[in-house]
Amino acid sequence: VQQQSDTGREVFLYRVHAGESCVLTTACMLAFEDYSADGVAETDVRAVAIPRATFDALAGKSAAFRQFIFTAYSRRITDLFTLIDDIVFQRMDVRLAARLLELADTNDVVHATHQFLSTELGTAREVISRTLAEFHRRGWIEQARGEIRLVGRTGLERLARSAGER
Amino acid sequence: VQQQSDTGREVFLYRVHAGESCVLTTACMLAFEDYSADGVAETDVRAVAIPRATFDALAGKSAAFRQFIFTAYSRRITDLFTLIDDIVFQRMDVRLAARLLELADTNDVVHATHQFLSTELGTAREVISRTLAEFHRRGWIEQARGEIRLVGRTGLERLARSAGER
DNA sequence: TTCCGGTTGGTGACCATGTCACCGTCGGTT
DNA sequence: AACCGACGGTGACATGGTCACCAACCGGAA
Repeated sequence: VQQQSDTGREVFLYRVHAGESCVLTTACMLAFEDYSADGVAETDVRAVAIPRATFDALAGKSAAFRQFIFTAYSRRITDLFTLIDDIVFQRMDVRLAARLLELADTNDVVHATHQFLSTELGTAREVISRTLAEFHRRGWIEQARGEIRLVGRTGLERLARSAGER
Repeated sequence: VQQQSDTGREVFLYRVHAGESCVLTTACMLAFEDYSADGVAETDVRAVAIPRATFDALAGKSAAFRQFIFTAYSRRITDLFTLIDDIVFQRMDVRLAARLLELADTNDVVHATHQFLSTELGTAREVISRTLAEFHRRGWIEQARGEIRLVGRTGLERLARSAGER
């Protein structure tokens, strides 16, 4: 789920994984509000929609259902706080390094375009290009079209862990 | 409720008004997680804390209580989305103009220090000082220690409404 | 009263990031 | 072969955050 600005820039908000509930939808339903954001399916998706009345009834009857909903909300809220914290206080290079480490497959390769990464971190493509160029100069990564090979994990890890200092 | 960085900068997250529930506390309780933020009381406060078990029981029994909790969560979540949207996409001058209009009392006077405003908008005091100086040059405000008099509401309103353009 | 320390606000220099306007390259399609 | 859209690179510039100061103001304490 992401949010789009009028200038075409995008911020990634959160991912809904298998077995999870999309909080934004739920939130709108419960508060009778409208809010517009974009949803992008990254895989094939099977989803279930339940009517408001069923939701209410279930919430009354089943403690497990309540637990499920409350936990979903809570986690999303703390995630959002962390996201805000990151956006406001963290340097881009640190955030990018962290994200690369997360996205790397077992061969230390990240399959992603600069455009994708910029949305993921809520920044502009150009910034990603520059930062990656810098990482390359430092010998931490190799780049090819649509993929990034991590060849110096230790450098990236040091940067990612350095949250706040320097 | 606000979040503090290691460098001392702060972002305002949300306000808890009379009759409302503090979502962060609730969230942590429900998800058995920890998250640290700062709470600042702006007035005298009387608050109620209820144990987890009572909360669970109430949520099962009372539809009204469920409604209350769900609504609180939902509103907070959409607010947070709006906040992220603002932080990422909106120019500071626009956000400041909007906030000044909100904070003004019936005599078009805002009682707030630059420091307070910077926290409120998640920016640095210097930025507020500069932006206010600019507003002053445009003849929109008069400044005194700890207070700002809006003398040109129309200019501020035009800027605040111009969200995104220019 | 005078002095002092804390708070508030102002400013210039510099760095990080976002924006704009390009361009070149690569791959797939027609 | 020609073309087009996606991808990536780059320089110039505007905005915003950081740092290092300084001056003015205010409320006590000496």
